[in-house]
Amino acid sequence: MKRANVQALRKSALIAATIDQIGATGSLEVTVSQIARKAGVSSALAHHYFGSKDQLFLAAMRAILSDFGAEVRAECAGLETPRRRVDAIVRTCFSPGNFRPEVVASWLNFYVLAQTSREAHRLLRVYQRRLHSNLLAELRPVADVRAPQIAQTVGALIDGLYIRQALRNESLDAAASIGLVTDYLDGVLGAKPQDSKDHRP
Amino acid sequence: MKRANVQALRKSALIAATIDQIGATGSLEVTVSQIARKAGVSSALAHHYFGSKDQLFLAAMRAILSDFGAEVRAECAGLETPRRRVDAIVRTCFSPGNFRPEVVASWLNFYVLAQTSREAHRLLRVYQRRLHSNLLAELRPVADVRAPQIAQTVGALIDGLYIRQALRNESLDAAASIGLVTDYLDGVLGAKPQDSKDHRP
DNA sequence: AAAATTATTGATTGACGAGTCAATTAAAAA
DNA sequence: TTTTTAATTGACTCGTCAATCAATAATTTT
Repeated sequence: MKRANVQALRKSALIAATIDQIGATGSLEVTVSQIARKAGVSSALAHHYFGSKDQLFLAAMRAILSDFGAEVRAECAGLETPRRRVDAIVRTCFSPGNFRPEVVASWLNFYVLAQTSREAHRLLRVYQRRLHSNLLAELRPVADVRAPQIAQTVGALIDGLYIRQALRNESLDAAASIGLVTDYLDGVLGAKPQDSKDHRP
Repeated sequence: MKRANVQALRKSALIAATIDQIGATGSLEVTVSQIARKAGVSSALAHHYFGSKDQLFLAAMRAILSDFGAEVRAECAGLETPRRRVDAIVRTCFSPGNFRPEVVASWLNFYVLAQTSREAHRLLRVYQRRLHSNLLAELRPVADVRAPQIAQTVGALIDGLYIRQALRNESLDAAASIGLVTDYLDGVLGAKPQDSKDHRP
């Protein structure tokens, strides 16, 4: 295998292991050794490639954020109406990939990390702003001046549903969460009957 | 000073210091020594009274939770209509006491703690259930079968606005947060003109 | 093949922090 | 006053863990 690939392979294995381990323990108090073991390498190698534990955390954040961004773009591609694209964004937030317990737990912990780390803070703001501007762009045509407020409400609602998932609130799974947001949107925008069967009964 | 009072005094000083310190560092990675110093006592004394760092964290959680509960009760007392009581609950969530940066940061960190600690998890569920049932009780008369879903949306929205506060999102202060929730309620319940001037322009 | 580069790790260091304990001081009860 | 009980702490123990480094193995380049 080519050398460049080995490096990339190790890095992504370490990033995946980081997310898994944060998810497994529900905390940032994971040791580099635990992560490295899970990735099948030594802790020294993790330091070699990432420099520090914090850098590893940030890399994991960037990975989650960029996966999320890519998924949103993919889901929205080809959709005809703004409303459908809004729904696609919402669905993506709760998609199987993004709503996995490890990912939600990591997300929550990244919020905590953002209190200490400038870079984590910056990354989270980038995510928030991107989500907001995506929503805004789609809402503008259908909600006009109300669009900014609706976008903010949807954004906060999504974050709130996420945090509740972190508490493993069984009554609020992905489908129910999507349903809540969609119903809110139906309410403020006016229902959209032909699509509203999206959420399973 | 009587002895019983000394103990209570130290305990509450330590609890306040815990919340301050979590707020100041934005993390649970605070040392018992830091907390004790801030409370003006030795770390040994903190261990003497609380047994362990975790117990101290849990005591701080209970304090925040019980303060919050008391404030809700006080705010709702004497209010005539369900809708006004709902608004009072929402207002209390974002009141100066509960929306202080240290308190929000502690709250966020308690969510993280709940991933590890059974008791923290339990406490947070108690809070969630109480908030939900309070909202539900007031919404039932005005929203009937839609009440449960509305209550869940409001609950999630509040948590989402909290987490955004933890990121120090300047555009969403307490007034704006209350405004978002109130506008949502106006939308689903039908506006309530005589009160809707609550949020400043 | 030799040299250069990269991958990889075991062992070590150095710092830090939770929890313990024996000892001291202060207050209350007798 | 003496005795008992609570308050309080400094010093210490024992782990743990991030980060480093020198050494070795594997690959690539020359």
